[in-house]
Amino acid sequence: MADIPSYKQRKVITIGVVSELTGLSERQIRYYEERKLIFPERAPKGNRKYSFADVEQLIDIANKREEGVQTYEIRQDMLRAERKKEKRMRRDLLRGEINARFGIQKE
Amino acid sequence: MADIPSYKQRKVITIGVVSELTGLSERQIRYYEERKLIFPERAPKGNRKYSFADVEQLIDIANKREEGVQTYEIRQDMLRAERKKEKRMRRDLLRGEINARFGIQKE
DNA sequence: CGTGTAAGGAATTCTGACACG
DNA sequence: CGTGTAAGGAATTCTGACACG
Repeated sequence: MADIPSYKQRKVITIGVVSELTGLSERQIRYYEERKLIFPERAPKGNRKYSFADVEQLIDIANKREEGVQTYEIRQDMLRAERKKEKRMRRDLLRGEINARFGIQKE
Repeated sequence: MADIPSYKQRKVITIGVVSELTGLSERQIRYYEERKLIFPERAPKGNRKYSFADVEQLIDIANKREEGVQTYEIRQDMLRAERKKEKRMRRDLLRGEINARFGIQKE
């Protein structure tokens, strides 16, 4: 009923709740931000706000950390994945434009 | 990828954020709880926690209040809607059981 | 009835730093 | 490197109450 809610992306969760949800300490969560693994928004007075997507991301990070992966490695993997994703999106966008101009063809 | 996230129902938002999201004062939000229009969970130390569904509910309440509808009326409407919904669910549940026993029939 | 506000206390969050390793 | 902790301050939240209407 609302306009594309996308609750998953909405940054509304405080660090205390994120800590409960992930089992990570607030210290850890702030540190991962320092290492650019996570990007909360800030409320007007400076409080960090996280989304459910961030919570999932933190859980992934926690799992990798348990396996001994360093934050630097995790960041590199993230950047690689992101580049891959952008490449895919550019490709899909291009395909969409071609279809728009020349019509949809089967196969 | 997670197990039926249902982010919409998860009670993780503090009253301050709900206030920003809805435009209602914290006083109003607490009052609507007192009038049994909204049911936040409580964190271990007593802080209220709301879901996105609660936020939507509050926006509906705010709209009705602007139209001059009293909280008592809003509550009655809610109870009526809930009874209707339960009736529907019982009916659907029953239908499901019948189908499970006698198979799905077309039309 | 519905909402604002001041009151006092308790819990939250923030930053920068020291510690250990 | 990754995380814990004590420190001090600022912002948040809570409850019960008085106010107005």
